[in-house]
Amino acid sequence: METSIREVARRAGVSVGTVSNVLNRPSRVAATTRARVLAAIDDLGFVRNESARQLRVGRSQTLGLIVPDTRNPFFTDVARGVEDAAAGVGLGVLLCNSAASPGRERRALDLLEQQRVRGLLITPVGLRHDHLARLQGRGMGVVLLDRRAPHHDRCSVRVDHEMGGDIAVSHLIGLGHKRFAYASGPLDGDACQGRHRGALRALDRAGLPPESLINLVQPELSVSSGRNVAATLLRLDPRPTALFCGNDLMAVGALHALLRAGVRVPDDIAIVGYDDVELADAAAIPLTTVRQPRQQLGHVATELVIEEAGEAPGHRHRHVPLAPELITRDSA
Amino acid sequence: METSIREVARRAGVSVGTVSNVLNRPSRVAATTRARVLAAIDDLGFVRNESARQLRVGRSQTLGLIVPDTRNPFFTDVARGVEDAAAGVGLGVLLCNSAASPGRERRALDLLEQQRVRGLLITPVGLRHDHLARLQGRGMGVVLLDRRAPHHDRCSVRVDHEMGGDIAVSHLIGLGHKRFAYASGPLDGDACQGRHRGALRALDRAGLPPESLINLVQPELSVSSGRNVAATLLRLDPRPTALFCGNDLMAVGALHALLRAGVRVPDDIAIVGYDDVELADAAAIPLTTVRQPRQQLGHVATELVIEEAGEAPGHRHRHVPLAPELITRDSA
DNA sequence: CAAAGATCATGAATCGATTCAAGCTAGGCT
DNA sequence: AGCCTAGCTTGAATCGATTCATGATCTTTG
Repeated sequence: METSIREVARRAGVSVGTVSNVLNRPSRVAATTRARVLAAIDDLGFVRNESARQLRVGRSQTLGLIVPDTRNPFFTDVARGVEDAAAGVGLGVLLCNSAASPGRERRALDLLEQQRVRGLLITPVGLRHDHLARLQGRGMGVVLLDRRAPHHDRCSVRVDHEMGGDIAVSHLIGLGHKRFAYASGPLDGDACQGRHRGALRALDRAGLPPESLINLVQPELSVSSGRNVAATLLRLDPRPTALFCGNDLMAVGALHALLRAGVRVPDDIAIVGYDDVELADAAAIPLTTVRQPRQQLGHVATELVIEEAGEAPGHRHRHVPLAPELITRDSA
Repeated sequence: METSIREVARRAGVSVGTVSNVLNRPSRVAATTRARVLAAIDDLGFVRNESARQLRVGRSQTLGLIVPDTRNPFFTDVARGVEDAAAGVGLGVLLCNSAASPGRERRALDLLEQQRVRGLLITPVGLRHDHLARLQGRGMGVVLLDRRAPHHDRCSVRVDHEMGGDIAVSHLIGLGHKRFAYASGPLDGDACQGRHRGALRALDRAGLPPESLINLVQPELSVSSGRNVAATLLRLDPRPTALFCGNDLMAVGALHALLRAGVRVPDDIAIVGYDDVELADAAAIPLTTVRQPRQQLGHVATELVIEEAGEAPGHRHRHVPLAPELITRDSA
């Protein structure tokens, strides 16, 4: 049927055990024998059957990664970090897209479980926590991405949203602004609220009252929401002189709408975005924004999951917060 | 060790064959037995070992997808199309990133081959064609993405670049323009040259001479290249009144630089981009652009690879070109 | 020179799910 | 009663790589 280790052995005139040793512990095989086996492998075009190997050794050489949106640059960068870190220790990555649907998430999880992946990196969208606990019970490492584990029963890695809000508003304060607006997205996740708390913290530290920041909550983090924010801003009196946005899409929407209305940026209104997407640098006025260490997030999470899945004795679950960074361009 | 089909069988008081039947051909098992087995599966938290299954049946339930850049929205959308189409027929997708490096591509390929994936979808970056032919010889389906197979020995799916250039320039001609510029990217792939040919075809059909289109070749398809194009354009006399760009990044760079120089868009200069990235709609003047059917590309490619990998008798290799679409916004 | 190591090679047993020829049972038919 | 069929169930054989106790050969050493 398929060219197996057995035929390689026959062709090289050795036993299957020797062929296996050439593949896995080459140093235990005499040089001449090894050469003969390698030649046979080449002649026959033999490729090791990973299923058989996995069946025997009991676990796979892969990690599973489930993200809620493969098209979101945030997660593609995280995935990149995971891939690099995994490749560094000889592991592959099975990338699944839950598309923010609990049904697809569930199916992806089943798939990964059937494949016996060593560890799971996931941004859960509709998952009962006892389900994840069950997986951990079977020795599969589990790390939460961009979420914080509710108790200390699991590792998690997340960017520190509060710090992000803090550095953005601190920057604006440093430029001399006194009246601020915050364009928030939906309040369901912790991201927008955390940034809000950080913004207030920065004001407090500078001795400014909380009322100096107007909170404009929008139903979504989109360009058109940004345009709406601009419209609202134009009607305010006194008008804020600094705008901090929940993400770059909103910031760019607001920026372009303000420019069209004749507002000068950053002179009349300064703007800070969030995420540092490609868009930010391409805006009419290149956008000052907060960059999240996305690739690093994937990297750190991968190290944690490998530590947890391995038999590393002293593993303690922990939450790792990562620090975002201000990217200063022209808009503030 | 691991809860296997054997323990499920013991617990339900049936044979392993029956458990396997419940899993794979439920209709062959009496309803009461089936219920008993399912209960046992549930009690024990049994999850089928995919490696063992694969080893036995000889082939996996997955397709392999190798793209040169996981962060490029083009490929994330293609991947989305592949995932959806594959999920529709019960297949999983192993997504690999070659990062445009032949070494990584090679390693990804080995991984997929070891996993015995049923088919391979790939945008090759440094692959000898006989290598792919070898895979096909083993019964693995192979389909080229966004590339054209040089001979008729393989299936391929690609967006028709020539048509894209044609519809973009035809649109500009329809608006009454007579003097054009084409901002091309590097000429290594076929994409930018194809679009150029399409542009010339449109001119020819409208009875305009080829000299009415100035070709500005740039070293990369980036925002800053777009700014350079704008600078060049401003020095030209007579100045073209219509600009067609190799992609949206360039178009946006040019657009914003022109606006800043006081040029009115689309009145003084009309602009058409290419790709319809998120950016296009977010530009200061929302960008008219050419959208490639990216998800559909993945979908069609998946159907082809499944057809080729299955024992469908009448499979003929073919090249499928897909038609791009003009998205009209404000810039032209 | 004999004994003790050191170095390699061997091949049967094993992992867990699937398959399929063979066996069993209940019910229908003559 | 005897025979047949349809419907279920059984369990040994199988897929291919790994493992490890065992054996074979060669080297070193007292």
